Amino acid sequence: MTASKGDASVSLDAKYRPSTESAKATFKSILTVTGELLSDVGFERLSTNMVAAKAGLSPPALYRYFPNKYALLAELGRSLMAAQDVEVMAWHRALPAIRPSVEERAASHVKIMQRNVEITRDMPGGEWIMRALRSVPILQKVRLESRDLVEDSFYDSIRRWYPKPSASDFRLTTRLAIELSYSAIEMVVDEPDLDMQAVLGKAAMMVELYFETLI
Amino acid sequence: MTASKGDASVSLDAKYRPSTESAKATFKSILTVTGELLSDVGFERLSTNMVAAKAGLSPPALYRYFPNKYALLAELGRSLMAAQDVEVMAWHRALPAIRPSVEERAASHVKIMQRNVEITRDMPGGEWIMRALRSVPILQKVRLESRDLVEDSFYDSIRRWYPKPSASDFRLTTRLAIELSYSAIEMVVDEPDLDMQAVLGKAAMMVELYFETLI
DNA sequence: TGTACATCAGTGAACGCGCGTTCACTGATGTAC
DNA sequence: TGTACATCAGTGAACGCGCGTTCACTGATGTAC
Repeated sequence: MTASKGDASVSLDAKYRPSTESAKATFKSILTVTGELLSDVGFERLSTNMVAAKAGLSPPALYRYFPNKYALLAELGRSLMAAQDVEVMAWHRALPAIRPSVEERAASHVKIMQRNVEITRDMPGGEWIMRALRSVPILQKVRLESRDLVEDSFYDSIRRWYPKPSASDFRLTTRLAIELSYSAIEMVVDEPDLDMQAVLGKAAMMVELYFETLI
Repeated sequence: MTASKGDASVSLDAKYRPSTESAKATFKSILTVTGELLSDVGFERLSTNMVAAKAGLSPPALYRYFPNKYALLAELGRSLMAAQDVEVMAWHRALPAIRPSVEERAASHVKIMQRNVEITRDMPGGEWIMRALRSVPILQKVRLESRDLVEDSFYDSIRRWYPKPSASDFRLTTRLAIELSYSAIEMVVDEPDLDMQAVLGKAAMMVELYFETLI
């Protein structure tokens, strides 16, 4: 992955947190509108002026809350990642001490993937936010941070089921399992006509059948 | 997937094929430079003026060969997809009539994935071309066309090994298998520090173990 | 083999546009006494 | 409870810039006779 020039100079944090109720509504509507515009035009054609106009604001009003265009995308990205991470890590914590059967694990795996599909679908522009996290250089670290967090959590919570593989090998396995799970999730989000249960069920079985070989 | 506005009005074809040798070199160098710039700045900041300057040309020289910026990306995208498809489909044709063992299939699967990694790495900006194919609305159809082609070919060449599942179910399986394979390929291309053999080996095993359940 | 002409490759200079962003400001709301 | 003042939310108008793209052109190369 090659870093793009000048990344360091761009702040991605929201600049000013609104204090009054009406300002909070403005803040939220800027983000909602951004998500909607992502769905309409993709992030390449998204512009701050466009967002402000659709939110019924003048451009400087937007700059009151966000220092630049990327801060908007980063805020959406962080909130999508956070929403997913919360659910996924709660799922990890709830895993039993003793390893369930392949079928049981796959069923549980499907459930959490399905939940992630819902979360992504419910967020305006969710699929575009996912793409931006991969394709906009300065946003990549937002995604990587979330991924590292989830990987650590997953590793820690299922290592007890598979003590045999070496730490580094098992780490790679959990990493790949997560990457492929998200890939299946993105596939379902991108193509709503697909049979979600079938796709996620197959993906979960692939992963869990592999884990079965580690016993 | 939501289509972006105004897509139809943009032609993606290279406009003028060079005739003389020196013009062919110019044409090629425009594409090479575009790939290099993709690696440096990502496609969001890529501009036609930038490409022309880096190729040592004036902007109108670029427009002699490509009608617009997206035609550049599309040309690169098509050539990456074509290079991959050729290899993958040759692999399909070479598959034996009788189903090999899981291990044999996985080993063969790893080989073709590895070949795709090489192809992508050898093309300047390869990883960014892959991202652009997913993230730039008007390029998505380039990727989808290639994917459909590969799916049909894969389905046709391994259906004989797994006659039991229904056509629609088996189609979904081959589709997911391909999607996850590319996902593993992208993972390796994105992160060159990973142990490629290990990642691809695990991904192949996941897929092939699932196929094993279809017998 | 030399010349006349057609085609091709590429340039210099500029265009209008929308971008991200800022300045100086106004009116509304909240707070202290 | 009323007033004075501070803070907050948002505006109107504009900026410089680089973008994608085009126009009218020049010089180099290829071809016919």
